[in-house]
Amino acid sequence: MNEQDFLASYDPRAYPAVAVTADVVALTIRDNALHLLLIRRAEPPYAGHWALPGGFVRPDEDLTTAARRELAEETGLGGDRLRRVHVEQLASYGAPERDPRMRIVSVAHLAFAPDLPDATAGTDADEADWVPVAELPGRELAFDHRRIVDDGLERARSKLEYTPLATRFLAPEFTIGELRAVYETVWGHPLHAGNFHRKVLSVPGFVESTGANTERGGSRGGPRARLYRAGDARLLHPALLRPAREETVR
Amino acid sequence: MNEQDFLASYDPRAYPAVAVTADVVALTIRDNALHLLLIRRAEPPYAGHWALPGGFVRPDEDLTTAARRELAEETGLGGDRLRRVHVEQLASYGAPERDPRMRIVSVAHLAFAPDLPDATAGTDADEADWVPVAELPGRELAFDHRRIVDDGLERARSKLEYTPLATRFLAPEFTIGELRAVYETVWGHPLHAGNFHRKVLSVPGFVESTGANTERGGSRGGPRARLYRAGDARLLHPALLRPAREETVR
DNA sequence: TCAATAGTGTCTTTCAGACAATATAAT
DNA sequence: ATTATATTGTCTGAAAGACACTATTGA
Repeated sequence: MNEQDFLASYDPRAYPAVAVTADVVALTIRDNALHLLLIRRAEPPYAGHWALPGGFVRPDEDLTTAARRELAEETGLGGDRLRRVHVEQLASYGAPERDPRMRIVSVAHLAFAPDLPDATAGTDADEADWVPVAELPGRELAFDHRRIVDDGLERARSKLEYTPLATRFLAPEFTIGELRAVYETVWGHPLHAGNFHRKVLSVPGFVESTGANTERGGSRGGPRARLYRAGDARLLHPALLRPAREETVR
Repeated sequence: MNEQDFLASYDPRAYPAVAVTADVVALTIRDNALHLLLIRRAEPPYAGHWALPGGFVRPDEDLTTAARRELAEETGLGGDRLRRVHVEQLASYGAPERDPRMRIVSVAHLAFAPDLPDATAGTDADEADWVPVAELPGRELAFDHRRIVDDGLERARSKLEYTPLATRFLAPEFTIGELRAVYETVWGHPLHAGNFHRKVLSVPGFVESTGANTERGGSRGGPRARLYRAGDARLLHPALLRPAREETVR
């Protein structure tokens, strides 16, 4: 250990400054398609590129608090609407060269939101928009945000398997069909309606009946569906596993 | 947004400095008990308290690289032995008051190690030791390290379910009985030997036979067991689920 | 010989998935 | 009437868990 390292082990200021940002992979479902909140950067580096919403963590803020604040700024959301958004930590990204300006460690978060109003650009962005995830392959994202988004999407797909968080994409009351649409959209697979229905009702605490029904049947006919709200389970047991994906296993 | 925040959104140096550390929840199995690597702090704050090994991330280091370095310093390990240790990111902890000196964001990592030699204290510790996890409730840990350890243990238990990482607690060649002992130790439950045996062999890519047998049977008798090494699966499918834990679900 | 462990066989229950059937409501 | 959707029923196969059994070896 050289002298600089020795000093630094006692005083981090002996090292060049590190900045910590909270970035958010915010997902919602619009028009039966998974959408991701992106901003268009106004300033270099990567000016004009699309990027994840985020910003520096403030001195008095917890990491998740910072993520929620950044999300609020870009969605123009507050109060009850924001409270219904699920935010959890995803992972931290800190490769030395990930930002050309200086050492920046990004604590990425993952958010599940019910269908929200259009986004509104914050201070450091020209534009903020919900972008269909299906259109992402064509867009170049700033920094290592592509990787972060990929990790977030995989985490989201996995979370639907063993937690009841799919309900966070929906209004407080929903039908089993709407819940199934969430799974189909996030997983990108059609699911068997009958089997899904029975499965959801058989998992303890996943959903609870409100006793009410929808006012109308589907737009193209069908009976009025029963309404449910999220139950008290935090984990699904047994889980709803994705259709086999032998390929991804090795 | 006030002026300070506005400036800070462009220049993080307008905020008080943040330091980033890499801490490690390193687990190993000794004498059929799960052990955690802890150091005894030499300097305030929390001088004399037990804490997780860790330290400041250096300018040229990736986060996981820093965690591996810290682990190497406290275990005196290098080369091949270190390479067989599994290290993954756990989560980041950044509550504003978690360190009384200054704002410190800790990127915690989780490590699975085969039985290693005794630990050797690094520069900022009086002592480093593998401590039985069962003895933790009696010890007060520094900072929010208790919470980090709890999160790490839960992650470890969960990882054994759907990944083949249990093999990382063992030598390159092992018996099914030794593998079962890992599961029993980490999960804290006895498992049925026969069912476990059949299950492990039925999961594609979990283990592969070496063709060889152990030299001797068990110390108290029994046949010589077949030897296996880790297979090429990165995920177990189907998973080995923990015995039902209805309690933890709500 | 006795006790412990490895490995296999069998049975029951649970659960996932395929498929069918019935009922209801919008057009 | 036709069509789409909700909901329930039935069957099959995979897999988990309980239990029993045999074979092998150290003490």
